[in-house]
Amino acid sequence: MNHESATRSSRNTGLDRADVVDAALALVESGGPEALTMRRLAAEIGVATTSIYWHVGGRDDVIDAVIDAHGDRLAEQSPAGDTPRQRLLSLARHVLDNALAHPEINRLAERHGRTAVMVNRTEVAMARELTAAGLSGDPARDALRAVLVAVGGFVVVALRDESSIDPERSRTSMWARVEDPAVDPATRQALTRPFELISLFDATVGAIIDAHLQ
Amino acid sequence: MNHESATRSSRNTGLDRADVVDAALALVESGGPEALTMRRLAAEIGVATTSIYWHVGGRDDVIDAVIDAHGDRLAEQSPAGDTPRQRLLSLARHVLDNALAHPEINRLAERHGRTAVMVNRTEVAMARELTAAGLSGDPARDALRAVLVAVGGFVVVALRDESSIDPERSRTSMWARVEDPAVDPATRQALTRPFELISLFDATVGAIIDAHLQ
DNA sequence: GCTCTACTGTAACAGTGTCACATCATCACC
DNA sequence: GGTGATGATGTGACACTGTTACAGTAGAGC
Repeated sequence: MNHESATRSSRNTGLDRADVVDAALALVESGGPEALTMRRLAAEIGVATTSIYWHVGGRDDVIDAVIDAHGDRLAEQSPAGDTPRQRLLSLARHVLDNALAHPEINRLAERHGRTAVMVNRTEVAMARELTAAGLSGDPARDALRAVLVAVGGFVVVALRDESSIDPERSRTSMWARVEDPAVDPATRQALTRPFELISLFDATVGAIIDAHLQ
Repeated sequence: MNHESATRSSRNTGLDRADVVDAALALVESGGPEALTMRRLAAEIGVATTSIYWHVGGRDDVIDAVIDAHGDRLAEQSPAGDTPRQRLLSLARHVLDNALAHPEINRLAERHGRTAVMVNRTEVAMARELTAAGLSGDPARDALRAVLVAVGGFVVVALRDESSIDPERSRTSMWARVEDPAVDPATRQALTRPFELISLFDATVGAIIDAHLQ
């Protein structure tokens, strides 16, 4: 739709695509996905709304660009550990840590079904580790997909905004009212308390990795 | 906010809370979450927009009611199988099948972070099976949470609308352009093909259950 | 000078959720 | 019967949203 590729834009009085993306990133990070409106974005940069349409496109294009940019930052983190298993788990943890550190941007990606795009590069890094572990072909693909799906599940849980949910129906408090004789009282009691996200993440993703690496 | 509880509403000329929920459910099911607007909903029932505000509240309240109602339908399905493991997996499959059968409502719940509310009753059914399997307390809670998180991840993937994503960046097609010597070619090739959702679901969730039941 | 292109701004369109307010219908009570 | 009270409904507006048709401007190339 736009140009900025061929002519190098010798004039270029103002407004680069990168400026728009940076401003959009800041807007989302501070005010959540809802804060990213075209008018507000334009006002933040100090430009007319239509200029954004010219330079990067509609709202969806802006969002895609924001997610791409954030995916780049995510890809910069390199895996830690000596064994492929450790390094795989480390990459998975990067994704979760990233979601906890930048919840609003992850929420934005979630809402637009773009989480897969965001972790594109991490996906490749994981494939490298699977190759190093001696896994290839369909089994490698299944292992990669299984790990990413589980990570996605944890990210969703990590981003869940309990404060926006009626306290009477929050995940933990609902268990305070359950009185089922077929459910162990100690279990019921445990379910009224929140669980340890990180340790359950490590255990679960670790188990999935192990199941595929034998 | 509204009443309808104390007086039994002897008059009750028209418009019940249930009518609103039914119409909203139909609207979402046929046109997706975006189709659920207050004006359209009111027009569908043949009533003024503000009447909905009187009977059930704002849009968020309508959505909560829709998700609650759908959660009831989900809870009607009873688990199949002889062992706790089979029955747990069966319950998990119900959630996935439900997402595939009613994608739009699940999308709605997803978008509002209400998936946990929707599976409330299924959660209790799972707790029963864990008790039957001899698990209790914190270990039972962790097992339940791990299973639900993984199921949530699969639901997200199942609901992902690939058609709305730039084909150049879809999950599979991006792998056609990856040329990393550290990634096995057979693996790269396998990743250009979609994976079998159901069988990977059974394998992954099964592995998580096994990890907790020893 | 001119024209052509790249860009910017104005103003509008068609929607959205929400609410203050006036109105209607039906009941309880005098 | 008349009179309020109360539940329910409809009117119309406000402040937003994404998007686009269109008019205008600045600078490069000729």
